[in-house]
Amino acid sequence: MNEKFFDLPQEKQERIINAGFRVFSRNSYKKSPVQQIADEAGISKSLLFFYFKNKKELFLFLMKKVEEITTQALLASKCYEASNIFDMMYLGLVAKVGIMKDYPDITNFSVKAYYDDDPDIRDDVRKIVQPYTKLETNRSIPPLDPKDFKEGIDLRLMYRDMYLASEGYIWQMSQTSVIDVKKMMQEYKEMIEFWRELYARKEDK
Amino acid sequence: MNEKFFDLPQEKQERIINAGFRVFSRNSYKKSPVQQIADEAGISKSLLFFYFKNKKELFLFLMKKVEEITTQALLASKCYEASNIFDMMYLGLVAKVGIMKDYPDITNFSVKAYYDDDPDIRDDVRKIVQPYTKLETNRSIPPLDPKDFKEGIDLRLMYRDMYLASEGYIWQMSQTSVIDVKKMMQEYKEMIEFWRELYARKEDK
DNA sequence: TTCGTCATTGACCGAATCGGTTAATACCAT
DNA sequence: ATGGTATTAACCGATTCGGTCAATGACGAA
Repeated sequence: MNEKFFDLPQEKQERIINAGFRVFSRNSYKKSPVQQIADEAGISKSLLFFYFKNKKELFLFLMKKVEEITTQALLASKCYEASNIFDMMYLGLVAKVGIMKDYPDITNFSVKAYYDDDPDIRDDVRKIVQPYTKLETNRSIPPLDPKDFKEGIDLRLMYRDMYLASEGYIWQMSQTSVIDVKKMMQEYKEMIEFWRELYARKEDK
Repeated sequence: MNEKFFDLPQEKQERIINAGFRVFSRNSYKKSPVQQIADEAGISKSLLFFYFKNKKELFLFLMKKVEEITTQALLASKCYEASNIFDMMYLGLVAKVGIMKDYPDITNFSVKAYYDDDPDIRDDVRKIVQPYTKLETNRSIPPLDPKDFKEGIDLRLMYRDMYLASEGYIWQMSQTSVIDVKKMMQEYKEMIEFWRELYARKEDK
């Protein structure tokens, strides 16, 4: 790709990236017209082909961009440093919501890209995504210390409950065109505190 | 449309319907080729145009089919007759999973169709979907009697928790190509019993 | 076998759309 | 004006699209 792309003002870069996410998330790779991406980005198709030598290069660039954006946001959220599962989940989802505010179609794009089996891109997508899926720590249960929680609680099911509800949250958000971030955040915060009250062992010093 | 479609053997009808769900769920209306639907259904494009006079008629037929399938399955599941919220949610999701076993792409199809804003179909889709969204009872909280649940539980948040987790379940299922119905059902059953133990007031006669 | 009926298809059409190229233009500092 | 850079309109050959229609196949009645 043409390195001059990175010299563009940040706002223009993001406009192009978001247009790519949007168009590729609504159609398969093959059926996504470069023309439409250019239109939604407010530039000409020719210019897009000036920065990216062809459709495939643009697509794979967007794939790598997803990884970059998410890992960076999760790191910045400090969710991995949280002292308990509730704070960890909250910080994690706040980070994801923040991402979706800036890149509304990033979730649908990555899901779509992952399951696209077009021979033109399939292998390259696997190659990019592989290291990312290996550290998929969310689905499997993280190490939890029983003494942090009320007695008689099945920690496996507790975590599954919270994980699935969080997934449901993100899914709902990804389906609505206009995202009310403030409200979503507030509602999830409520949810977390509800769980904390429900599951966590009360501290008595 | 040609009424002879309904004279076809059930299996062939479903093959065509599923092919339609599948193709339309992977691309926008305009970018979904009728040819591909015919291929996946194992018939010729000409025959498809014999039963449905054009692409739009086929699409709108599928839209109505979604409504028919879901309302019928939910009614048959007797989830509305359940005596408590836990059984109700369980029966409701069992019904939805059953649908997805027969029509794996129905969820993605209906979501996609709902948000497609192609002027060719937009207005007709709204017209079909409108009465269906009005009785959207799941998102809003159903009437719950506090004396059925443990004290101190915020019933609003309790329901939101269960609703979101169920959504997360369905979303996960709709994303995986091969659906292990048995396992999914079993896991959700576990989840329900976990909630019942957690939320429901113990009966002492 | 022959005929007639009806389901089904291959071949075809004009129009539209695709990814990609290129020569020309707009813009701007000197 | 000049030169260089960012950006585009116009264009290309190839492909794909929705839709049509004459031809084919299957099959039972005669």
